[in-house]
Amino acid sequence: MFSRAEENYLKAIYHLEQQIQGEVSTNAIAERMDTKPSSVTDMVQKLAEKEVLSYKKYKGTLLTPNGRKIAANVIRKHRLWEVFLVEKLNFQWDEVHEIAEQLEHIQSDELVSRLDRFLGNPDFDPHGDPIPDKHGNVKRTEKKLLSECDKNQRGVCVGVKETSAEFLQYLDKRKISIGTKIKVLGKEFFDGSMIIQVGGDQFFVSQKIAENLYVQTN
Amino acid sequence: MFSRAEENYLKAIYHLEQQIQGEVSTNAIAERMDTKPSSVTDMVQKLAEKEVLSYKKYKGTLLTPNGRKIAANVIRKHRLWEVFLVEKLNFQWDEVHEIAEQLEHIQSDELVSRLDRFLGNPDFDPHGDPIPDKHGNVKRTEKKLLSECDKNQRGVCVGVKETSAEFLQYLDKRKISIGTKIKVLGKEFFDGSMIIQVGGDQFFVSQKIAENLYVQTN
DNA sequence: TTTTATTTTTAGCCTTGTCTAAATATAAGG
DNA sequence: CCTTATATTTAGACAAGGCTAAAAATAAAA
Ligand SMILES: [Mn+2]
Ligand SMILES: [Mn+2]
Ligand SMILES: [Mn+2]
Ligand SMILES: [Mn+2]
Repeated sequence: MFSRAEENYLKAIYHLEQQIQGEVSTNAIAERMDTKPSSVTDMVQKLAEKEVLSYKKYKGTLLTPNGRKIAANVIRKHRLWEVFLVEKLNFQWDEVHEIAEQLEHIQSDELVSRLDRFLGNPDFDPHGDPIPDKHGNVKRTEKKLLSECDKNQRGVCVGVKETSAEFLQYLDKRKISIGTKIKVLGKEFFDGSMIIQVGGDQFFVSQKIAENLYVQTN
Repeated sequence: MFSRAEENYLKAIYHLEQQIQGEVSTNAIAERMDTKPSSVTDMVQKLAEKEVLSYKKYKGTLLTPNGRKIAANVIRKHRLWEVFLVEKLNFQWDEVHEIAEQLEHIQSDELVSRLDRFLGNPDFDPHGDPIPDKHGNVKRTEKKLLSECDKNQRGVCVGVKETSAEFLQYLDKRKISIGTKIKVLGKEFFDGSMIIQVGGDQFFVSQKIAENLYVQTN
């Protein structure tokens, strides 16, 4: 078994591995976990003992297949609980992350399996992120940032990069959620801002917005 | 805020206070929590500092009103989650306790409030135990043990004293659950055994069974 | 009322997970 | 290639929560 702290480290390293493709540095983990690098060194050495990651001094770490599976399972639980909170308890999508951070550590495979079924075996969480299956496999979809779209391109919102309540509430205000159709009406190359069409409305979005919204175009 | 360990102590002391009416001894807490008395002394002194219980050396402890409220809230969460597991995820009533032991520590008043509503504001958990309200008040019902019933008396099963999986599964086998009507057909004073009627069936129950089943007669 | 048994507390130690301060490796600049 | 800057690790400490062994208080017996 892995403690709550260990699970959180594995999850953080899993996410960092995807972002930066390759060894994850001690400082990167410390920053993400909001702890000190010295604490990370300690924990990473312990996790290496447990064979869930490989570690060489000063060289960074990489999850082992087993470590990756454990991390994916924590993420699976996090996202399933988020679906539960939004779909069944009617939370807003910007309110669920903190609670899911707690629920993701509940240990019971049977519970996860039944929860999954109860929710209708969802593929994505309320933020558009894919839910790993019980073996830790993730169905990756080709998505890109709205900022990478060209003028006149159409897409469907499939996720967010930034997940702060402020950003999610901004999207709510503009009636943008997972599944919303978006068309790029114009793009300003100087500052990366865009004019987009959403339903009947058309409005301006800054580059900061466009860089944090994932769309699927095809 | 109270840690998971602190919450578990408060809950244990709350339950012991009800059983033994009065100060709870260090040894009693240790036995219930499956820890050593010395550990209990440490924790009880810390909780006295936090004003959730009163403690005088060698004299035992009593919860303060605030401590009682905190304990009742943990129990509220435990029992609400048990209802969720049985009613929504179709667990058997003998399978839910361990998982609820974990879920009872999830911290979010909003979550509890929404869960309560989602479940239809239940008054009792799957074992017939009352669910405290958000202020920590418990609706006590007059119930008695089946063993205290006389011949020809009728009652409705409203709860169990023992909650082991073995006992609950025994009841399942005999088609006895919360709400089941029971009639005492005969009672053997020598060994406390009974013949009871449940639905169409009538069968023998030992004193041990009769002493662990609560019924409401009126 | 002594003596013995039981309960409770204290003292000291351990593990987990964190921190700060200091030491050491690696990276970057000149 | 040498020197400074940055990243990383080590050493030592601490708080939470547990344990064992010993001491002290209380309860029970003689
Ligand atoms: Mn989340
Ligand atoms: Mn999410
Ligand atoms: Mn229970
Ligand atoms: Mn119960």
